[in-house]
Amino acid sequence: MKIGYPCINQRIGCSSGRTFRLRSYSEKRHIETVAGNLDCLLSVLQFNVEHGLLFFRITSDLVPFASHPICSYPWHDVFADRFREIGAFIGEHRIRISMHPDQFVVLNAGDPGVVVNSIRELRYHADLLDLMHLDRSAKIQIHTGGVYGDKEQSMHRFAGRYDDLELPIRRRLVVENDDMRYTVQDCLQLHEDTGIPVLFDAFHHELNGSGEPAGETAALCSGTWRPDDGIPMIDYSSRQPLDRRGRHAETLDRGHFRKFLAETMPLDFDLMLEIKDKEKSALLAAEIAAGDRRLYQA
DNA sequence: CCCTGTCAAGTCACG
DNA sequence: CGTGACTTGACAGGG
Repeated sequence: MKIGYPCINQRIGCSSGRTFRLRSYSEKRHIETVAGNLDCLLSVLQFNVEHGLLFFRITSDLVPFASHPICSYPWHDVFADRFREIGAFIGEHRIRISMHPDQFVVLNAGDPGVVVNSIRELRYHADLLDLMHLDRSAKIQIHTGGVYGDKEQSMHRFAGRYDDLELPIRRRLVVENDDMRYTVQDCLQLHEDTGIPVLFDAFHHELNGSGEPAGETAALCSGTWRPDDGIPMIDYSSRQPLDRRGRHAETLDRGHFRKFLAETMPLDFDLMLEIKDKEKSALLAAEIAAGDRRLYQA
């Protein structure tokens, strides 16, 4: 099990997702921003290796506006060497990588323009991982999308669009249950229809499931990953006490986390901690998991 | 320096 | 119909 956190390291004082307003766009500004983001990404990955955190989600803002028409210079070529160096570091230290495009990627949208933009955005994510020469275990996780008043038809539309995707995208894409609309059961159905691996989000499942036990549900999702997809990924969080429904915890809830570990114990997976204080909780979780798993193996 | 309106993009719930 | 939430606030202009 590798443990990780998404996008931002709060300790080392740089951001790999710096951006700027579209109206401030210039090629010079863009190149400077991306160069800074890549430097920071490597620093964060170095920190992670030094601290035993070998799973990381790369921010979608690494290359701002990458799928926007305004970004028309060949950034792939400009930064090819840098991407390769970072990818080599990732490979050398066996770091697991994920990316999570934001809510604007809606593969099953009714509006063809939204679908075109979504595929452009997915192509950017796939290009980035390809430029780093990562194998297909580096994943891009998305949600199913909208329901539009007819879930069955909307799932069917997702399946058709997935089947039609170009291979560099399709080989990396995994689908994750969300907290409002598409449950794990829905995602498992999509796997049946298309073969897409299912990324289990334990927190979303608590909010948007029928009480199926986490361990069994995680095992079902694990069965959807092929060997060259890498070992399954799972997203974990708990609810921020007293806060609104879907709010992620500010810091790791030890009791909740140990219960989750116990429930899923026989399974191997890479665990993404979607907790607000980032590497702080990831470090704590790694410590707890190491202890509990040692206990389990004894 | 601090404050805050606004930011490329979609969907849906809520009031 | 307008606003806020989402996985993640933070840029940029004005005071």
